[in-house]
Amino acid sequence: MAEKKLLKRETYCGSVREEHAGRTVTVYGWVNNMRELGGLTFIDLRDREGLLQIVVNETFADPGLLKRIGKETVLAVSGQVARRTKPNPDLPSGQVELVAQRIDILAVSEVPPFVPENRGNVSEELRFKYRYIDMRNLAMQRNFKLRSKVNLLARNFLDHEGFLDIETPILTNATPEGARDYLVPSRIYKGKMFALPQSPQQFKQLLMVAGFERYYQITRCFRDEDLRADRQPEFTQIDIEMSFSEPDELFGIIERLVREIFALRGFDVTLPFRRLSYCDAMARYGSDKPDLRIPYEIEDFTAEAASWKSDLLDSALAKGAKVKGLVIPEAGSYSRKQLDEINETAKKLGGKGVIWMKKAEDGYKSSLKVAPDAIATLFQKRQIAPGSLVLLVADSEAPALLLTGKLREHLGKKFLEKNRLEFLWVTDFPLFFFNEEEKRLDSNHHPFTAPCSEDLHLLDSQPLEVKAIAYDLVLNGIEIGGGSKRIHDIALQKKIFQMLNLEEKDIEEKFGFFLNALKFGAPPHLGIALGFDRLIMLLLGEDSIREIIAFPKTTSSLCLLTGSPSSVSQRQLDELGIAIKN
RNA sequence: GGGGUCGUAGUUCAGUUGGUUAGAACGCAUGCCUGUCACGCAUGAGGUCGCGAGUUCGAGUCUCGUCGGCCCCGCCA
Repeated sequence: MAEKKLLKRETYCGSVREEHAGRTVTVYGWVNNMRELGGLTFIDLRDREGLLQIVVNETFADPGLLKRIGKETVLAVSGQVARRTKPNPDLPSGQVELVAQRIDILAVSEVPPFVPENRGNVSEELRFKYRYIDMRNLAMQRNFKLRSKVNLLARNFLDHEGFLDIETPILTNATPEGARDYLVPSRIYKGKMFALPQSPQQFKQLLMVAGFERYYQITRCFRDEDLRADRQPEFTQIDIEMSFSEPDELFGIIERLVREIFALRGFDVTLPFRRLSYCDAMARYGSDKPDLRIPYEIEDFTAEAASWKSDLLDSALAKGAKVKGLVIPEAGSYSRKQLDEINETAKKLGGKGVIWMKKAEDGYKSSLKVAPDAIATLFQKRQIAPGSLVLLVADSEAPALLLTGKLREHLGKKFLEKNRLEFLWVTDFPLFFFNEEEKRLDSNHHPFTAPCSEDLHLLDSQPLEVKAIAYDLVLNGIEIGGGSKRIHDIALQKKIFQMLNLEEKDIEEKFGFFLNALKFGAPPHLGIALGFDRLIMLLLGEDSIREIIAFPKTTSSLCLLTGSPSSVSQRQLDELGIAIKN
């Protein structure tokens, strides 16, 4: 059979408008729905741009053809565009319709397990298995179109700023620090492994040593850790590195980039973004990625608490506890049951519980045995609105702040407006934290992060007090980026490795090539990586990163479409010199 | 690794105290219908109650295990 050539498409279904009226066009698409009214049939034909109503009336030569058409059948339809006598205002193409003169069935479809239009009412499990049907949905098509646009915008923007797109290896070395690696066995060197990059960190730093000065890459990263609504084992980041610069300049570039990205959906992002040191973020929000849309902050009640004559609090205070609290607007009316639930939540979050205080109709009430007068005084002195709920947590400072911070986010959900954007730079992270499990220092960011120069003298005496030149970009409580100024001095880099308790042998084996590069004129440099998927998710107001990744994995790291990961043949294993245990 | 929650027709769900033949809506099939756009009307087909074991005279329902989806904690330099 001779190959039948397709006609050139002049217009998409979803793009047909009044100006096409009278013209003869050919469109291609999938049958979204069909309505048969006896001698008259309507077909909603769908392509990536939208729907177009096709009319099949008595002028159509082959009505028997309709019997072979069902949902998701792929058609080519030629005919004349006509103005509708009764337009459909719900459809962008609703002023017109296409009167079919010729219909070709290009592909048939079995009855689909669900129709794209109805994806919102179908389990995610089924949508993943038939992801290609799921993505026919016009909202999904919009998501991926926007994702593509953002990608292009970022490239153009960064190119314009003098950044070069340079690719780095996907097959690279396992890293001793950080997340679990995905390993790839080497066939030629049996027993040795490549690892997929958790980020191109060392390569981009080497590109700075190589003198490119400004690098970017929109690239895949891999981390073998458990998944969440905003976490996938492979994800994309906009990776950026630049030489001879300071954070202020980088912040400016990122802010303008983010502003342009959000303008694609009509957001007017005000610059510059707010900045908060890690210390302040923890003190005020109990989180290093606070959602600033929530209208209340953590307050310190330690001084007042000392005067309440509560045995419970007094014994805690004697041990050096702090009393941290929240004043939550409009929560004073919570029922006893709701307050008990908050207490349960606090316990689930790892706390001992919370104390609540409120003003009821018959006076001040509290879950703590304390004189009502004391509460009244507190409400007056702090000018707490009568409808508010006061929640208190007594514990050592750090855990008290963490718990209060979690409660702040948990109880603040009703204040979250989807179309409000609160960007925030969190800066001055501690360089190290103490790894309780392994009883050693660990990098907060990564071991290439530069300490603040004014804290250098504390490295030996009080390493936990040393601040790093490290920063995170936070949007509405979600970390969308992070970076740091890097160490470009070999002596300092060696010292940091040693402080992290890395064996001399490991340093040499894992980072020898990198330390070597620092010997040959490494310029001062800094960088950042933006989580591309999270950015798109927030841009689109989606709640899950899976909505904007074409073929995502489930929360247990499976691909329901392809069935990966899967077994491999004995021959493949033999070639790699690998034996599977059990 | 831990906690929560869900799994019944193609889909979304209901299913009483453990009790006869497991229901509804949508979808699907067939027929009728010339202005529908959630078309309408009529008729019909469609079930390994995720899987396995146990308790019981009897299990969709109770117990244990297991597989899978989602959310959270840990983890994510």
